[in-house]
Parts: sequence; C-alpha cells; structure tokens
Amino acid sequence: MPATPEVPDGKRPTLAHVAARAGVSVALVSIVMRGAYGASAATRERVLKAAEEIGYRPDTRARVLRSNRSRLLGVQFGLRHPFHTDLVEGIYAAAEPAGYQVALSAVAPTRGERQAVEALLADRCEALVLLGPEAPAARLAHLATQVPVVSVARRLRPAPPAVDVVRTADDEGARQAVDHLVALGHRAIAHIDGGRAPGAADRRRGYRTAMHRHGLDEHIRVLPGGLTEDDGARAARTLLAEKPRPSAVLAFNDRCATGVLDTFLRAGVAVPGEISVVGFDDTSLSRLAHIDLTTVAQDVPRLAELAVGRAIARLDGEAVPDGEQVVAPRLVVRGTTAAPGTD
Amino acid sequence: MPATPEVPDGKRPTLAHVAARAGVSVALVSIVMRGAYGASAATRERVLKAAEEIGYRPDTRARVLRSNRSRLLGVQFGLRHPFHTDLVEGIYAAAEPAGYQVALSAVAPTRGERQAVEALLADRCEALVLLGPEAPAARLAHLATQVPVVSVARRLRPAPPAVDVVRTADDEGARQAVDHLVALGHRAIAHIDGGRAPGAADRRRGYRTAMHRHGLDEHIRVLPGGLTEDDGARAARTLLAEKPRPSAVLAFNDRCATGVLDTFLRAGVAVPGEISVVGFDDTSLSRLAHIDLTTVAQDVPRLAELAVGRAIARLDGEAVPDGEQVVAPRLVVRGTTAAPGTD
DNA sequence: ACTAGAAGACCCGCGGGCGTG
DNA sequence: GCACGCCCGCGGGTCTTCTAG
Repeated sequence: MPATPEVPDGKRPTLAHVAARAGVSVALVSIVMRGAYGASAATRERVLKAAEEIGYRPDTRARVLRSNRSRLLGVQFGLRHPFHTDLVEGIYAAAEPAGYQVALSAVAPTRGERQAVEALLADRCEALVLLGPEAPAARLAHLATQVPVVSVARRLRPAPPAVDVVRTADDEGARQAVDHLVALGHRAIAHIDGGRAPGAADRRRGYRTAMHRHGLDEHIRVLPGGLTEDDGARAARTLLAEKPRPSAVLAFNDRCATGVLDTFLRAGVAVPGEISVVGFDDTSLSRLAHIDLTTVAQDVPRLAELAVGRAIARLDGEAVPDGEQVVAPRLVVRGTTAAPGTD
Repeated sequence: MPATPEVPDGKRPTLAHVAARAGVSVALVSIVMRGAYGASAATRERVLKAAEEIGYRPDTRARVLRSNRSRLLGVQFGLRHPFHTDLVEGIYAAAEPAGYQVALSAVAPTRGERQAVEALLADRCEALVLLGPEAPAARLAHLATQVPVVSVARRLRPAPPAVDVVRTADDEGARQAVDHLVALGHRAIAHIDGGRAPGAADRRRGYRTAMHRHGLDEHIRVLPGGLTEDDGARAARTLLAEKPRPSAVLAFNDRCATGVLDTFLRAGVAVPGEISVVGFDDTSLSRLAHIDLTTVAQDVPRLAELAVGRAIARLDGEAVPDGEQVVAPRLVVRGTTAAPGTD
C-alpha cells in the first residue's frame, strides 16, 4: 500500500494526494494550484489533471492559517431587512473583484449582534462591515481596536476614533422629499419617523429643517413609527382619524411607507389623489410596478463600494482620515406623489 | 526579548501568548479554552484572566484544521427570497443547539449557485443545505458523492441517490386551498403558477387534482406567473380584463399573491368581496396586519429542523433511508378569502 | 556562471496522545 | 490520581537548497 493512497476513502483530498498521483512534490502542486510562477507547462497540466481526477479542492482554512492574511471581510446584516440584503449583494459585487471573500453573519431572533460579530472574528475576518449596527458606540470603538470596523447606515456621534462610517445623507434625503412635496403645492406634510433606528434621527431633523425653511413650522408633525409595515399602518390609522388630514406623508422607509399605502387604499383614500406618500431607501419593494412608490433612493452600490473600499484601505495600512463618508441620496419620483387635491 | 512577546503588536493573540503571560504551557491553555478536563480551578482562572487581558480569541480555522471535524453546515440561500431568509433563521436555531456552526453563502446577481457552493466547500463545510436549489439534479448528485447534501423545498425526480430532500407537500397545500375556497362556495378558481420554480409543478398538479375531485374541470385555469410581486400583478391584470372573472385565485406564493392583491385593490376590485386570494408560504409578509393574507403555511421551523437533522444524521454515519421528508402544510385563513359575492 | 524547474524543511494555531512529577 | 508539559500532525504556503541544462 502506498504511503498516500490515491483515493483517501471518505476523506478530503489534499495536496499530498495530488502530488502522489502526479508524481511530483507537494510544493510543486501548491505552485500550480495557486497559479504561481515556477512550474513548467507540462508539469502544470499533469498536476491539474491529477487534481481534477481526484476532486481536489484547496482548503481555504489551511491556506489562511499559513498566510497571515485571510482576505476575508466579515459582514453583519439583518435577515429581515430588505435594505440590508440589497447591500449584501452590493458588497459581494465590490469585494470579490478586489480579491476579498465575504463571510456573512446574520442577526436573527436567536442570534444577537454580539454572537454575529464573535463568529466573524473567530473566523479570522480581517475587517468588519456592520450594516445598521445597534450596538453601543463604545462597543464598536472597542472592536475597532482589534480590527477595522465600518458602520454602514448608522451614524455615530461622537464618532469613535478608528470606526469608519459610511452612510447616506439622511437629512438631505428628507429635505429632497419635502422640497418635492412643497413644489407640488403641499403644505401639511407629516413625517412618520423611525424611532431609534439607525438614520431615523437625521431624517427627522432633515424633515424639520426643511419644513422650517419653507416657513411651514406650524405644519410640522412627527408621528411615532418604526421600520416595519405594521408601524406604518399604525401611524396611517392615526392620520385617517383626523379631521383636516395632512396632504402628504414622508415615511421613515419603504416598508413603513408600504404599510401606509395599504392602509390608505383599504380605507378608500386615494393615493396620490387625496394624499401623497414618500418612502425612503428605494428597495426593490418600491420599484415594483404595483407599488410604484416615490422614494428617496440610497445609492446602494456606492455605499457598498465605499464600505468595502474603506475596509480594504485600512487593511492596506493606508492613512485613512477619520470621518464619515456621506453619500448623496436621490429622490425617485414615481406614482405616489402629485399635487394636492388632484382627484 | 522573550520568544513570544506578550503583546504581539498588531497581530492576533495566540495560545502561545496566553501561555507566556499565564506562565503555563500552550497545551494547558488549550485545555482551559476548550473547557476540557485536566486543569485546576486556580490555573483555569489564571489562564482565563490572561486570555481576557490580551484579548485572546480562539481561531476556529486552526481548530478546524486540527480536529478533522469542522462542525460546519453550509447553507446556500437567495437573498431576495423572504421564504429563504425565514428558513435561515430556523436553521440557525436548529443547528447551534446541536453544536454546529452555520456558514452562509448567498446567491446574488453576481454570484451563481456554483460559486456559492464552491465557497462553502472550500470552507470545509461538512454538509450542504441548499434552499430551493435550481442546479440540475445531476450536479446535486455529483456533489452528494463528496458531502451530504440536503435539498430544501426542491423536489428531485427521479431522486438521485444520497441527496436528501426536505420539502412541504406542495400538492397537498394546493388541495387545502382549493378545498377551503370550494367550501366557501367558489367554483371558478384560477391558479397563478410559479413556472419552473421549485415546488411550482407540485402546486399546479395539486390544484388540478383538487379541482377535478370537486368536479370543477371546466373551471381549471392556470395562468403563467412566477415568484415575484410583478409576476402576480401581471397575471392579475390579465384576469381584470376578463368578462366573467374567476371568483378566487390561488397564487404561487405570498409575494405573487401580494402583487395580485395590490392590483385588485388599485382597480377597485374588492378583496375578498368580489374576489378571494390565497397565497403560499406564510412568510412574514402575509402575517402583516395590513396584508392579512389567507395562505398555505409551510412549517418553517420543522423544515429547518428536518434539514439540519438529516445532514447531521448523515455526518454521524447513521443509516439514513433514502427518500424525501415531506412536511404537511397548513392553511391559515385570514382576511382575503370569503364566500363569493359577499360585498 | 546563470536560470528554470523541482524538492525539502519549516512554519501557521491548535488539539490529542503520552508522558512526567 | 491529578495537574501539567512535550511532541507531533492537520493542510498548505514560503524560503532555501539542489539539480539539470
């Protein structure tokens, strides 16, 4: 029996198996598998053939162990947030061309942010990209002492040193929405907010400031909301019960806006005829033909690209200036907004 | 200068650093970190303190390399499918108590199933749990020669050897929906199908069979649909244009049903007054108060538990009988179904 | 004398077998 | 019998060395 059997039973083939089969050294197989310089074309072909035949597959875990780099980006996200899943798609698209792998760690009912991050770190991720993290700023700062940390869509005030923030100019987005509505002729514009959700404070502030600038202070109206459809529906029911109803509503996000829309439709309140509705995020939800929601788009590919780029820059030891990267939002006008009283 | 400096600059602390700091051997630290037997309480405390101080964190990749088991379950899922993300939550809940970690690999526009699976395998996952895989059965069979494979929600005919299938009795679910509608007095019940999506064929067949059993052959009507809201909306528009409209619609899934609902609402067609709508999956979408969709529930926790259980059983070398694990669906009656003509 | 191609030693961080006091 | 240390190997990358041309 040979020292290294060609077909290792139920076990995973290794470099040694390939080497034995191809009749070369292990080191040479390593060179070939990495596509590195130092093997002749003929050998290369023999080795690749042998690897193919026994179904060899490089073991990333062993590889990482040796080379001190893992080239792994850890991403924490919420399974239930469409905005997060959209971002994850963008992160894959940005990371892989840069030569980085992505490790996903979801936040779920049975799995908090702490666990999600611990898993990523134990897995040797070189940097952490956290989508809408709700952990205390101090915790993020502590993490950042161990590994580069990028907070996406969650502003941190005061900014802890070394924690990068990539976010949309939420206040500016709210302003664009208000400007649009005012230009259409609206005056009584209400805002259904996101409570303590990441970004909510800025959107609220942006709304208030914009209303003030238009001299509409007396129409400022912030209703408690949240980030789910139910939150939006609840706030919408409050509005329905009112005598002079606002003629337009800016919701915290698209999910919230969807809840508002649906509640109005069911109550026979025409949108945008009787009331205009604006969302936030431009998730796939709002783009659907039958929702057709006017919304403030976050530039997801750009956010993903910046987040990945920032993490990589830190890893490459570039002198990255502290400070946020703020991406401009863009209002997308669709079918849920119109001049008031357009019935 | 000591052989192993206590604070390894920017590097990750290892067992050796902890050992040096605590003044014990590396092996002993290993024992303590694993909570294994063989260390005195005093030593244990000293070691843990040292580890804490320098921020030591076990390296799963090295650990995996050493112990031939990785205790890692690879999960492939679609970021855009709420049903998948719900399942992922269930898989976390089922796997972690059983002592298995979960590795997520998403299918995205820039990342096909092939890439997703390759990443999982390179990462040394011991088994693969594929949610609604669309790869050819032959490919799945090939994978199964290397590692246990569980296909969730995708039936395989003929069943390849060694590929486990965990799925809902889709035909039975469609039957329950039809029975419910017939009991309410409906006769003209249409089905918006899912094309070639996993499960679509069975739901279509279940619908046809049920209609036939009720003597409603002449009312059988299958419209081409799909798994997104837009697909549902498109089919709904087709129905709107018809003269004698069906009085009820069974949609392929909840997303599709949502599209149908919205289109009807916008057209002023009352649901369930003029037309009843039934979805499939019971995703969080349908449970929302303002959608309140009657739907066929898939037992997500059970599916997740079976999928994980099956994978683990294979890994434990249990003699698992080939064959599918079929989970019963359960109709959840909510607000979108009623007797016909209840206006 | 110089180079491409190939081989061997050793290391990464950790866990287990076996030994020692 | 308990607490602990030494040594080796998991799979693969890197550095050094050796050989043939």
